[in-house]
Amino acid sequence: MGKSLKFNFNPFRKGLNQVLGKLEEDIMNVLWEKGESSVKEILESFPKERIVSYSAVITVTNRMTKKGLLRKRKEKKAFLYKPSYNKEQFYEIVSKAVVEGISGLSLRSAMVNFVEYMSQLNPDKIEYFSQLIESKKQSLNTERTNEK
Amino acid sequence: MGKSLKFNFNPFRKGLNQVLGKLEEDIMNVLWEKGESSVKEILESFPKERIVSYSAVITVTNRMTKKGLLRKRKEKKAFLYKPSYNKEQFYEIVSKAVVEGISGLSLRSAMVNFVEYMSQLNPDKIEYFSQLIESKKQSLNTERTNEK
DNA sequence: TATTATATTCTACATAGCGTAAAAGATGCA
DNA sequence: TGCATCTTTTACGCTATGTAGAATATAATA
Repeated sequence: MGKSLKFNFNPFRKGLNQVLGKLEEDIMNVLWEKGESSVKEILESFPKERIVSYSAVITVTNRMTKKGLLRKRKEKKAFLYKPSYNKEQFYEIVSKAVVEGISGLSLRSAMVNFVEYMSQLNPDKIEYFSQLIESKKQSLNTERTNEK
Repeated sequence: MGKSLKFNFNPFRKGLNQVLGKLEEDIMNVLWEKGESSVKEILESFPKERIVSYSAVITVTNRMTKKGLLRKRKEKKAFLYKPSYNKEQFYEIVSKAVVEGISGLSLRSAMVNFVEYMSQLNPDKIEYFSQLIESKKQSLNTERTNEK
């Protein structure tokens, strides 16, 4: 079994950096874009401003592998790394854990803040959400009706 | 201005421990229950099994004060500590930050997982939530109508 | 006031995650 | 065989958290 990916969530950072360190994030992004890559290739994909040593990248890719974020396999001389999850899957995993976590803390608060956030962001979002819920209600009712 | 309370969220822990360390959590709970207290009183409120030194508690209450979680004031010989926020306020602050954070990562995922979580937890929650949304839609429409 | 009890501050060590990199060791190809 | 390349090992920095001893301050009181 794959050890199910533990992480912390920092709501005050941006994007993937909410869940990953900065270097981890940069590496992840390269791997999602370029696909399976060697450390050398990862380094080459970094912008010239991004100065970091070969061994720093290796250390981090290995830590990420240990954490279950990456898989590595040997190809000739060097190891190739690839993400265990694609971007969508990863976001989904993070989202699920965080949403369940925060709902467990206070479902009421979570509800209120979701609605509040959406309505401030863009009133149209609410419509989408509203429909999501209605269809869920629908399917739940169907289930109930078909029971026994 | 109060420096606006930064924290990490660990979705794989329970309750307040998602946001606070274990000792921090224990201290917070004492202070919310007993109200403003000295370190001595905090220690006395711990169950006998909870063995921790006076100075450990002091160190942590001071760190919590620095972080903005507690206020301290001198009363005679000793300092008294009290929470900057009551339990409800604190949960609200955490909830808001986390909900906004995770929504920022992927609103769609967040919404889907939220609805999914609720419906598995208790289908009745959905009804309440649905109403929350409807009333929000309502008030948004009212605002729009009253504009200009 | 001098002593004693109590509280605080200072300092420090441990663990854990993340960033970073030098040094040493392994590997494969010319 | 020897060099170029890649990995492993080791280690230090920083931040957060738990923990506590030692030194210092403070207040009460004998």
